[in-house]
Amino acid sequence: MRLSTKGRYAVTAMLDLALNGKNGPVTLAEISENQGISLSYLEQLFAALRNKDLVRGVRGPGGGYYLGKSADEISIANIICAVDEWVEFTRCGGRQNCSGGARCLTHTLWDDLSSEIFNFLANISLGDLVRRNLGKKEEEERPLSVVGDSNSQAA
Amino acid sequence: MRLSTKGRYAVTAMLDLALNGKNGPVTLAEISENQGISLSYLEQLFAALRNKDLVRGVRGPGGGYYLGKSADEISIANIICAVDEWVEFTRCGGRQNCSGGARCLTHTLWDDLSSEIFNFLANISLGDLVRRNLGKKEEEERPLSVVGDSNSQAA
DNA sequence: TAATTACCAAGTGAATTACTAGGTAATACA
DNA sequence: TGTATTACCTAGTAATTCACTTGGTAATTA
Repeated sequence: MRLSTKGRYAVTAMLDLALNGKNGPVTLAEISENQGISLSYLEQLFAALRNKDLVRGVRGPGGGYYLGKSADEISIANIICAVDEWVEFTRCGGRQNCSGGARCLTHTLWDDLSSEIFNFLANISLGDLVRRNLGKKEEEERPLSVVGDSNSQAA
Repeated sequence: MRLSTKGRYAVTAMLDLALNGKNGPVTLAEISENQGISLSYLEQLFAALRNKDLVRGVRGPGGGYYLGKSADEISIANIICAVDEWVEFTRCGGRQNCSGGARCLTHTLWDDLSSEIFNFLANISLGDLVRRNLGKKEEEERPLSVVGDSNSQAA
């Protein structure tokens, strides 16, 4: 699975939409302001999100974007797939002449990893993130319990 | 964690080295031939691997590359970190002015994912892959049991 | 001394990223 | 009806990365 900053931008923008879209549509100009992403780049991202029905645009004054479905029905994987396409790590579908060699071994490895990442992201919805944020606001400034092991440089 | 084709090339090359390096050093020319990677690109990758002591070069006729340590001591994460650098998904180390907003929420998400991927790859060694290959060779042409759920397009 | 190998530096076309510029189309409101 | 506001669309661009090519130098073997 492709994991680029582009996908991160899209997730961030969608989360902004989920958090601020309770009382009407959110304009790209607002998201641009909030998240520091250029308006035109957002337009491109949202064109892709619209194609997958993850958002719904409303034109004219007072317009903007709504989520295309409920936040609980939108997984992070959905969002990333929409903007990044789903690039297969391996290109031989097992059929090629690389069986048994180092090449196909890494193919299997990458397939497994790809599933791992996908499952992780498919099991987290926008709704989950929103609730995580509410929890954070409730406990005021106290930090969330985060993953303990820092994965800094394996030197 | 950065997951590019570059890292995949490196893993593939290292695996080739582990599989064929039993009876002496393996030349980059051989790996280039086996894996279809250009010689000079391999040289660049191996310069990075050498810096992390993952491989050891021997010059002159009959020279080539050895693994820098035993295959069991080299994790896939080690290899990828060597050639891809470890790019943090988040840039604010938690300290920035994005706490509570959509931006920091996705930061936490990406940190978690990063750990997930790292742990997956850190728990697989080159030795594991080699043994997986031997197992494959033993059962001749019968395919390995692979991950069941295909993660093809979430449409 | 010559061949072979690692090792090193610079440059390149293609792709991607994040962005700018410059539009058109639909809608709300005066 | 006209104007502002928003989404929507197309093209182009500087910076970066990828995978590679070119053209070397350094160490070792025979």
